[in-house]
Amino acid sequence: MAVNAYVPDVSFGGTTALGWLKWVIFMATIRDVAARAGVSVATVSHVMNESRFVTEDTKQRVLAAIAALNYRRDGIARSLRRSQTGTIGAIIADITNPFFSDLVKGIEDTIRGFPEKLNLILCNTEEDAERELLYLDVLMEKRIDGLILAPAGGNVAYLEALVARGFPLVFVDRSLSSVAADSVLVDNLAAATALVAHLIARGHRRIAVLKATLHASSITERVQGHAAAMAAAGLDFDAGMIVESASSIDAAFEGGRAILALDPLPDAVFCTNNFMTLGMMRALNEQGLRCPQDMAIAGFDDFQWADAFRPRMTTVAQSGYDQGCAAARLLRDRITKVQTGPAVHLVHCTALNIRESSG
Amino acid sequence: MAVNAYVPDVSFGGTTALGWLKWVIFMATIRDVAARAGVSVATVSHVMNESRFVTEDTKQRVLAAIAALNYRRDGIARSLRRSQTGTIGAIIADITNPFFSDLVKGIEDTIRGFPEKLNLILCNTEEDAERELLYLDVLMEKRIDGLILAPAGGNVAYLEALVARGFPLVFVDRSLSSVAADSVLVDNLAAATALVAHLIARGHRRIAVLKATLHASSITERVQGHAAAMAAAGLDFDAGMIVESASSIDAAFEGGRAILALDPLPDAVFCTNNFMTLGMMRALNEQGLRCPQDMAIAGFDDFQWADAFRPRMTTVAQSGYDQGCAAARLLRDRITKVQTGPAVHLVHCTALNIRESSG
DNA sequence: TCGCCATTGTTAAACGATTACGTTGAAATA
DNA sequence: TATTTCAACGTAATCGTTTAACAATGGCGA
Repeated sequence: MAVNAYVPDVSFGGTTALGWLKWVIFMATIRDVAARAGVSVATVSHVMNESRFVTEDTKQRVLAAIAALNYRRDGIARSLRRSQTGTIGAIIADITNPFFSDLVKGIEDTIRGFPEKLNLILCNTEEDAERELLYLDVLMEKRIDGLILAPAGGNVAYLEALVARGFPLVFVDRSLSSVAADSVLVDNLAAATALVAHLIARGHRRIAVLKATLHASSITERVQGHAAAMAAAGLDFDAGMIVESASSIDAAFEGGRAILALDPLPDAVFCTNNFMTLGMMRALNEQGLRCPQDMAIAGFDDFQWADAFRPRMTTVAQSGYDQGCAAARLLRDRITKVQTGPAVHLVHCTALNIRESSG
Repeated sequence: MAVNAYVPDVSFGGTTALGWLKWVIFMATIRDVAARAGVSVATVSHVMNESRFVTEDTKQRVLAAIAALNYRRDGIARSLRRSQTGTIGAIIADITNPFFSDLVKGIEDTIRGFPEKLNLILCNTEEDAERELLYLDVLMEKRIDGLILAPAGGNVAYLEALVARGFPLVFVDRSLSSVAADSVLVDNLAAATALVAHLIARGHRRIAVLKATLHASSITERVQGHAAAMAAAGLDFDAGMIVESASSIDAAFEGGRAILALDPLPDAVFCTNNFMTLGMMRALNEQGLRCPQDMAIAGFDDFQWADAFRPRMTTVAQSGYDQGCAAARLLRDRITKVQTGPAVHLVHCTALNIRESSG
């Protein structure tokens, strides 16, 4: 089980890397096909696109030539001519987060079913607005037909200009209020409020929040849900009980430690996403504290493997997959101009899964 | 930076949806920039690509024009001309599987660092060779510069032709022996052998296998590892103790049930990937059996959240992230022709995590 | 003054498809 | 017979870049 010692022999030979493919790979063009079939390029194109009647005989000759030459049409040239690429982008926070990988799966499964034969370019921002801007720029250069975006926040003007110009854009997981794009979201405020209310109903009073430091509307709404539930129950809490961390398990682990260092100790923690929940649990384990006996935990986002967990976690579940499907459909409708009206906002439902961890 | 108010003087009148973008979104071309800057298109191009010296003064005029027109060069036209798209494909089994989402993250993080500014088109085959072929075709049409592939098996001739023509291809997770492409893998046989040997050392004798029905070399090697360890210990097992299921948690749950219906009951189960492990655990829970007291479990692939599991799982851990990074580097070296020699095979190391579930 | 060179800039030919418009020959019609 | 019509297909412009080849300009030495 050797660790790989890969050392490329960097002898560049002065040649540029550009365009070398065509020297190595012989690619037949539409002209080659036309020549072989004894027809014009137009006819070949029409056969491939079924865009004009062609006699059965000629069609067969063309198809034979295509097969013989192993011809694949050049999608780049095609895109240039048609100003349409058949490619959409998805800019999300982190593919490693099960919510987003479910979402992406949903997008993929859905676009596969479309006759348009769309493809998906994937980008992870890791919640970095600058990186988002970088990706936006390169995706625009690549002339994508549309974009599904979980905005990191911060590129509002850019996005406003985009939708003002009619570019197909769909928000997922969060949205930017000033950008009039379609969105598919859940009611984070209501769901979080219900979850925290449940903790309160179980007798917990000092309820801390482990919050991912995102400028995302989804997270802020969840924190607001906590406040709303506390207020509704007439409970006070100080700002010190809201602990922030970056959106990763490791960072959340540190955040969890900070919560466990609070004095007096909270008796419950609301985690604003699944990374937070996992980090919190890790901190609990580290200190040898038991959940829910020593501290109750409830979090946003369920786990696919929830039943393999001990303790079983009380969570708000949302289907990333379904949201991905919906987003893909919305986007398709914008791209094909089936839908041209004002922005459509889809609110998917959530489920409150009450299990052991909330006590 | 005024957003250009481009009002097309064209009544829409029943036009096709194709190419509609250009009517809605005004996109400045390099010609517009050249006109505004009072230079030729060549100069603009040279400024953007820094491909020839241009006086500071002209350069500034060009840059000003670019900014004023909010010009973004058309990557499609650029790709056509340079026969190079700056896009690579990743065809994997299932982005929902943490191993693959880690892998994709690794790829992404790595290509972001390259000066070539590559992008990633993501495709899930769900282990379906037909779907793989479909994706291969469309990616080739899109003229991707290279491909990272976890082959579903079955498209051997296609792939052979590809690498024979010099197309940059890197296998991950599994490989096809007859296709001479680079690969980054782990030593599945050795790792699985060690894992099953560990189970044997813990006193288990009847060790079943919950196997994902894949034509993937990785899985068959893992099953061979089981056989090797059993043989080395002088233990017999019949084929009935190898239960197959599709590679999803739900399917593995059914497979787990089948294992629990075996008579006599095995005293341990080796699960060939993380979906299998989760399905097996679910089946165990359903029957009210405890792990490891009633049945020991050990599986391939660790979990990022392993410490939040109860029982803590004994696993073979491999880093999908690192493998993704390595694959991206290999592919880049092939694309840029830094590496032109025979296929490079990287074997990444694995770790045997002995925890509670193996008894 | 002339040639020569180094600098900058321009012109126009690719790249490979799509598609508006033109052509051809035969059948139908006047 | 002359004209129209139609089916079937071909011609060539076009999409927006890159880049080889060429042109203009000015400086400079002989």
